[in-house]
Amino acid sequence: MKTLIELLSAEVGKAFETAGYDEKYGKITVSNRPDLCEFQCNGAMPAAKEYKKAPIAIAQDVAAALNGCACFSMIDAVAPGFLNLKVDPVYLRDYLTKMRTEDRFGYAPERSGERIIVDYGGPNVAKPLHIGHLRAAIIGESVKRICKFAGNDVIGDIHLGDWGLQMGLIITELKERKPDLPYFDENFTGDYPAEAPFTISELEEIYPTASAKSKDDDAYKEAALQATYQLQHGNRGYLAIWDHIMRISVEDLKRNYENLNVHFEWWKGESDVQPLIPGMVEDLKKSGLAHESEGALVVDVAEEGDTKEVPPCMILKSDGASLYATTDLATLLDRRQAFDPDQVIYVVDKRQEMHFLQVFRTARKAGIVKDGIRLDFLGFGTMNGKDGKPFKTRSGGVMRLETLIEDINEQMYTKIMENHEADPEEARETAKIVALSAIKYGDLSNQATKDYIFDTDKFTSFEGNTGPYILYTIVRIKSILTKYADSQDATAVSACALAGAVNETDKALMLELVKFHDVMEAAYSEIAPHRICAYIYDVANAFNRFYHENKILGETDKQKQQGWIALLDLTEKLLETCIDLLGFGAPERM
RNA sequence: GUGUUCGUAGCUCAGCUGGAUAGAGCAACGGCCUUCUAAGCCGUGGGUCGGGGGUUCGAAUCCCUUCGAGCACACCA
Repeated sequence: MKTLIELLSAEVGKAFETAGYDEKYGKITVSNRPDLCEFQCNGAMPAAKEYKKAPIAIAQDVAAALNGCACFSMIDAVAPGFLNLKVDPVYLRDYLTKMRTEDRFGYAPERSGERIIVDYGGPNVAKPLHIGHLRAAIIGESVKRICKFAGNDVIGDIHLGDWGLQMGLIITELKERKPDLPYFDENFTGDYPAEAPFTISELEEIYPTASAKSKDDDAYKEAALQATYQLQHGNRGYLAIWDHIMRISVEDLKRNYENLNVHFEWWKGESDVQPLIPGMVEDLKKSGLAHESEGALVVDVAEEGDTKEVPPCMILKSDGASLYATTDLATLLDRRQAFDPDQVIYVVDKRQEMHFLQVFRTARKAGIVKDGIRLDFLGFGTMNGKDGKPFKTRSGGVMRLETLIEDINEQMYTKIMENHEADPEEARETAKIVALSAIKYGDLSNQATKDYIFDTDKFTSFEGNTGPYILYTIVRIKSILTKYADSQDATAVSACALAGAVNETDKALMLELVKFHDVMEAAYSEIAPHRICAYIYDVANAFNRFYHENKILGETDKQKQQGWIALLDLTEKLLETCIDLLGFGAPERM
């Protein structure tokens, strides 16, 4: 369905035409002076230039032409040329009624039905997730859901780092510790054990140990490089170890992402695209795009009009090995073959912008991606501590994601138990749900591209513009709706019909709800989840104000009461839809 | 050095495709619970939107310049 702004703009546009002006000046916007009006049209002022006429005169002409229009209850032309408008309550009620019955509240984006891949994981296997992985997971999951909601076929790909030096390091360390394992016996031809020779916690300890050793032991480092080479060239025993690492690590990753309510459709990794590299490199050479430079194979991607120097994209190192860009290009090739996407969105640390610029240009030049594909880089900023510097543990180390989540769950649990006498088991469950909303809303309410301060005290504070505040509002509405249904029957809520606004507060809430389509469109086209956060905060505020001014269950005028119940029903559904798009849910009670 | 992002209330952030008096939250202060969850609501104080110039009827928003901060600049990922 059309947005309210579109419908009203069309009416005002017609009035401009009737009055003898171009209808393009009829665009209206939400008023920035709510004390004066609900919507405004500024078109008379630019029109004044074209028609060489006083803007106020034009506004008055249009106001006269609008007279009698059913959709406005107030039409006011004021100096210097604003057209101040209030929407008719019945018209507004009918619009909301339609929203309430239509799928997705009638949201119908122009761009829809496309195939989109969101690349938002990037963890390395065998290394625990740390807080550096948090933003990609949170933002990426939300972006994916927003794209799906807009009617697209969307794939979330974790894009594992599973083929690098860390594998060689682990193999080397394992060989030192347990040299008798069959994986290291070159003459072994039987089946390797099905059980891995390590647990996830051992694995998490092995990698940092090996990494540290390789830094001050050249022989060790050489062994790791050699092991990596052997693995990549089909050493049977090493591949068997690799399989173990992958299975154990992926299982652990799934559990961790599950805790964040983050799910990937694809669990592909760098290893999956290795077979595509030789052919791709060959094609790049044949087409003449790739050329040798200082011993390496590169593709020039500098373009006319670049304000900065864009270095060539390196495909092969001087020793012939592939690198980051090579794998990313092969991944694009793989994605084209497997899914033929119309758009790929990378949710990655913003410091990698140059890398992706090079990859995107190379991919387009070489025809690795199809013509017209959208390649979007959504670079996110750093998560800083309260001191404004990158977030660290007290001891200065990198904090594990699991630890962070546990800490916040615990804080939330303590607060719930302090605030209410609650059943400890239920409080645990509620704490998890509320904690997740605190973390995610805290992140998503900031613009993704900016750095932000990760302040646990603030996010768990329960007050102000936070996830818990949104959840609290939803819980309040649910509580009223449940009580109403209990007093009537199960279908009582959906049987209620919306009524026209009866006072300032319910009208204000209605006017918020009606913005839904514009907000979704902005969040989708700008790839900006924070738009949704800002919106639901406004909706929650409007609801809470309404809630305090009106006693819904105590209302004796049945028609009025049913109108309000219907309004709450719509508000609640809309808020739940929005938080689902942000990647969290609401409890029944809190 | 080149480029890039940013600079808005004491703190954390919105607003930036130009519109009327720049908004929230936290912190401070003052009200509101025998009545649908006070994790709430209402109110008070707090700003030359880093500085300067320009475009415009109109600039936090666009352009130039300057100061300050972060980040990136091919053989790591």
